[in-house]
Amino acid sequence: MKPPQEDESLSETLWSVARALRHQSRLTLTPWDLTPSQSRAIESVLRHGAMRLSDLAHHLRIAPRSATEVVDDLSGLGLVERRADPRDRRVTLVALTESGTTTGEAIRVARQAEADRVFGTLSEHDRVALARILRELRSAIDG
Amino acid sequence: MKPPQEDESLSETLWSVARALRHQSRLTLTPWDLTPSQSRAIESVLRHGAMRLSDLAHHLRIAPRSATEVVDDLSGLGLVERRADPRDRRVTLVALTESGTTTGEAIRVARQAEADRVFGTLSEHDRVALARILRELRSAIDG
DNA sequence: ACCTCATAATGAGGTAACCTCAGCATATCC
DNA sequence: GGATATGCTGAGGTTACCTCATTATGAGGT
Repeated sequence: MKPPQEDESLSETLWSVARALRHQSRLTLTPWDLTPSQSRAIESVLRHGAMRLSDLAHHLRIAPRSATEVVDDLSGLGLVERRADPRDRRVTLVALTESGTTTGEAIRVARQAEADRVFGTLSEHDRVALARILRELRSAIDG
Repeated sequence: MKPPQEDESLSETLWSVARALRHQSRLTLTPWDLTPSQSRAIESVLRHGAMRLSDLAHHLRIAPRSATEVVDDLSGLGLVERRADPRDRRVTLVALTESGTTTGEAIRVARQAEADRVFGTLSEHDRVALARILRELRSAIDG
């Protein structure tokens, strides 16, 4: 018979780690003065290349209309630009400018350093175990 | 030499679990039609008893002025009531009404069932390992 | 060619959940 | 008793989203 507090505290621990991680992520981004959505947008475009605004919305898990705003802001900062899609004139492609590419790469480096600092403290064994357990949890939630 | 994707994907997995958990938590709360802050407020007061508005704000990690709004809403729903503190007349104590207590206890039961369903799928060994690894992560982040 | 229906982005307007700052009532300290 | 601190709240603002309607374009049928 397990004490009922056990699961509850596990869930709370997970939340507190998520919170701490978010806080950390915000700190990592301070040099660029970008919102989380903005930086995620840049990272997405850096990783996947120029994409439709609606695809970007999908990546960011926000409505297309909201992606318009993110792109407006980034465009105002000179980090991305809108381009015409030669195949479909309804589409606006979102592409990184030169400055956006530089910024995106710097962010990627900083994020990697952050991840190393955090997850690098775990043993290889624990990293593998954590990944496996988290995947189990996720399928328990979704299932 | 580890592939650089490893840490990144671990962090992404953690985020996706947190997101799924939040979604699940929202589903659990649907019967009561309360926002996350509102339910957390009820749970806090249920657990700790009547408390000052400012203490509630502290528990919810929001500004006192914002706690005023949460309490306004819950009070409008008849779930909490403001009481005078006999020791300090500046203070308003936030207490659960009878209806609020019933609701709070029902929420607690539902949350527990949710936690059982999610974390109960893990082996005892994995639960212990997860708790330990998460605590290590947290101290790596905070440190 | 034209009509219809679907799709892409966006203008207009709205909302939830926060925030800061000023003000009032009350408490505490000298 | 006067200065200073504390607790709550009114007023007003911000952020990051949302929905709905509109405009431009594309794809398919007749």
